[in-house]
Order: sequence, then structure tokens, then C-alpha cells
Amino acid sequence: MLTPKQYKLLMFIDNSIKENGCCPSFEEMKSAVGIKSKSGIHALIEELIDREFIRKIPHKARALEVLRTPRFKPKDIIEEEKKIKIALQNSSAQIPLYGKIAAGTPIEAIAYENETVSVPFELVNKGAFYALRIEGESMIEAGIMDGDLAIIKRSETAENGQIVVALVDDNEATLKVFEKKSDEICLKPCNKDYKIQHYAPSQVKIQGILNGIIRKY
Amino acid sequence: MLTPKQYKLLMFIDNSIKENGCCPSFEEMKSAVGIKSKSGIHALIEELIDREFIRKIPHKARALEVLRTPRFKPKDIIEEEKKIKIALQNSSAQIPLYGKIAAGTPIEAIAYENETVSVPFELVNKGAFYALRIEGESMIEAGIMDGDLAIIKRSETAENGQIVVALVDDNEATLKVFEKKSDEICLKPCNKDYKIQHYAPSQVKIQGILNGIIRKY
DNA sequence: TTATAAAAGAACTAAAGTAGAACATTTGTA
DNA sequence: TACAAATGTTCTACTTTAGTTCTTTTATAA
Repeated sequence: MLTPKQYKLLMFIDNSIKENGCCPSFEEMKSAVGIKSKSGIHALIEELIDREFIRKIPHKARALEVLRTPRFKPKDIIEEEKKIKIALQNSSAQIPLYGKIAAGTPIEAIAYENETVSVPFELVNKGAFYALRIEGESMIEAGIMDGDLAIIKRSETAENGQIVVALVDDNEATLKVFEKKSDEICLKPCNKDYKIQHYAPSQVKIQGILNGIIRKY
Repeated sequence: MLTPKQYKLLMFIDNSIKENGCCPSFEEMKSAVGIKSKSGIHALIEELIDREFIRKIPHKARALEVLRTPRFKPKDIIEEEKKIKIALQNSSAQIPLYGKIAAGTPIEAIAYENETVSVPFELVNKGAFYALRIEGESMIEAGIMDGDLAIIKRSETAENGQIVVALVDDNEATLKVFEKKSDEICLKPCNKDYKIQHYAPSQVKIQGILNGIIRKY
């Protein structure tokens, strides 16, 4: 019935109209179908008009209308869809990278969202996650090294002994072992050269709990 | 079907009528669509009338009626499609997990391929990779902890100072810092409780070089 | 190779969009 | 009613985007 390219184009046009409400331009179709020249799109569209799959309002730009879509998919398309399924199974999650965090001297908490990193799904189960780049040596005895990527699960609370991202006095974010005592909160580094920090509970806001580490050599 | 501007205007008019009960003026449309002249709005409206999306009561101000809007896909379908797109872009590599490796007492090298793990593409550039589960504490000073997943790049050779998977006497695989001297190969643990091991070059086969670490808490 | 078809590319034509001004109509209210 | 303010229409001139047509290139199979 239709060639793979024709089918792909037809479905793309149908999709675009349903999704964006407006008909795609030839340029958009080019990149969607994977053709580098507008004349190719032109030929495909003429074919689709001939076979009465689409209609065109003459002398108008972006004026295509899908009349019908075929029941059967070309074989290549089916193959491709299988590949997508496999890719989906192996896909990783995309989480924002919130700049660097000092694991030694605390630095300012970073509020902007610029980069994202992809992490294996195993590290991000349920909840919201973000990543921080470790800077400094204060957690080295917990196997967290300078330059590591820390995968953090958003949380406002933590259990004693967990490694947390803590915001101190609203302007310093730091990765430390959390311990809440009756009257104070201790943030413990994992490096004997660093001292345990003691704060009033009101000074410390938990920003998340360490969920994973990714290191690249 | 519609051009982007036409669509934007149509939706704005439809929305305004539904929200405010009355048709917006050209001035309002101007700022909504981002056009600095009324004539542009006029042209767009004439087009929309031609294509029978709106109707106009002649000789009346603010007297437009929306006849129809392009039909849409259900939201959940769009969401799903977006997820697929993102997942495809971020799909991660699937590499085999070759069982556990002793980072303390060496254990047998595992030859079978059973499980696989997905890792971010950042950790696996070019070449063949596999993953090993760390067991033991011998590399703890390099930030490699018991239970970590080591991402290994296949290689038969290594530079001094690199962390390698070494097979000793064909039956023990171990993760150590590699150092080749003129007459022997040293495999150095990163833990002062463990001793440096010295072997004849013929005893040691490099199986790969450490390329990354993934840890889950 | 040669014939063929698909694709790429360049050159061209047409449509869409932008902008401003002048003009015409409607609408509210003094 | 009459006027001013708000609203809508038309025109010209121009820029950008979109679509068409033709020639050249590339790939493929007889």
C-alpha cells in the first residue's frame, strides 16, 4: 500500500496536526522523515494526494489535511517499533544536575537547573531526584570522592545515619551524615581531618538523601 | 491545516470567549499573538474564516465565533509519546554483569554472562564494557566500597597507576592498581591492611580497566 | 556498464508574516 | 444627538518562511 517513507510522513503529519493543531512545514517534515531535501517531501506528498490519504488546499502554505490513515503498517515500521520497545526497557532516567556541592568547605546552594545527567533506573526508583557534583574530600571515608556524581532523592526529612544534602542557614549546601539529637543536629563528615558540625534544628534544612554514586575514571 | 500563528490566534480567541464570555479586541489579540500591527491580526482572521474555523458577524465589533478547533490527542497519549522520545534520547547502554569480583581475597574469575545492567552512556564511550560487583574492602581508599558496581572497559593492557581487573594464574580475578616494573607486575590494593602483591609478568593477565563506579544506597 | 529511481541541491515563485498609517465603523456616554 | 474613544478595515511596502520545479548527484539492479 504505502512505502515506509510515505507511511512515516503521513503519520507524522497526522500526529503534528493532532498535537500542535497546525500543519508542519516541509522543513519540519524533512527532519521528521529523515530526508535532506524538500523536493523529496514534495514527491511523497504528491503521492499521498494521489492515493487520497491527504488533501491540500491549493496555493496555501501549511494547508494539508489528513483524510485517512492506513490500517496496516509497513514491515520496516514494525521493525523500528520493536527497537523502540527494547530501547525503552534499557532507558535511563534524566535528572537535573544542580551544579557542584562542596563536600569540604560548603559552597552556596545552587538553585538553577541547567544541565541534566542520565542515570540508570536502578538508582532512581520512586520520587524526585537530582544530581550533584562532589567537590572536596570531606566524605572520603564513605567512599565519596572529589568529582563523584551524587544521586540525591528529594526529601525534607532524614533518619539518623543517612547521608544527606543539608542546607545550613539557607545559604550553604553540604553532603554529610545526618544525626539528630534531642537539642541539636549534627552533620558529620567522613574524614578525620574534618570536624563534626553542630547546629540548632532551625538552622538546618534537609534537601535530600544520598541515593547513589556515579564515578567516571 | 493551520499555520502556527493562525493556530495561536484561534486558540486565544477560543480561550478568551470561554473565559471572559466575550470576544477579544484586535489590540488584545496583538499582544496575545505577538504582532505589532492590527493588519496582521486582520489577515489571520480572514484566513481562519476562509478555513471555516471562525465566523464573523458583519459590522459588529468583537463579534467572532469559534466554529471548531483542531481535534487533539488525549493528553495521556501525548505524555506517553514524550516519555518515549526522552527515553530514546537518554537510552543507556546495556552491559553484562560478570558476577562478583573480590576486591579483598581474590575469587575465581567468572566466565558466564547472566545478568546485564544499564549504565549511563557517559560511562561507556568506545569499546567493550562489562560490570563487576565489588566484594571486599581492599580498594576502600580509592573510594571503592563493598557492593559497588565497577564498570570495566575490556583491555589487555594497562598503564601504570590505572585500576585494572587482573586475572592471576588464570583463576583469580582482582581489582587493583596496576604497576609494571622491569621484572615484575605489582598489584596494589588501596587499603593499608592489605599487602602489595608481586607477580611474574606471565602470571598476570589484564582483563580490563576500571572506567566507572556506580553505588546504590 | 547502462538504465532507472530516489535523493540532494539550487533557483525560483508564492504565501505568510510584519509594520505603520490612514481611514471607516461601532459604541458608550456626555 | 453628537462626539470621542474604541474598534475594525484597507492599503502599501517590505522581510521571512514555505512550496515548486528543475538539474545534478548518488545508489541500485539488470
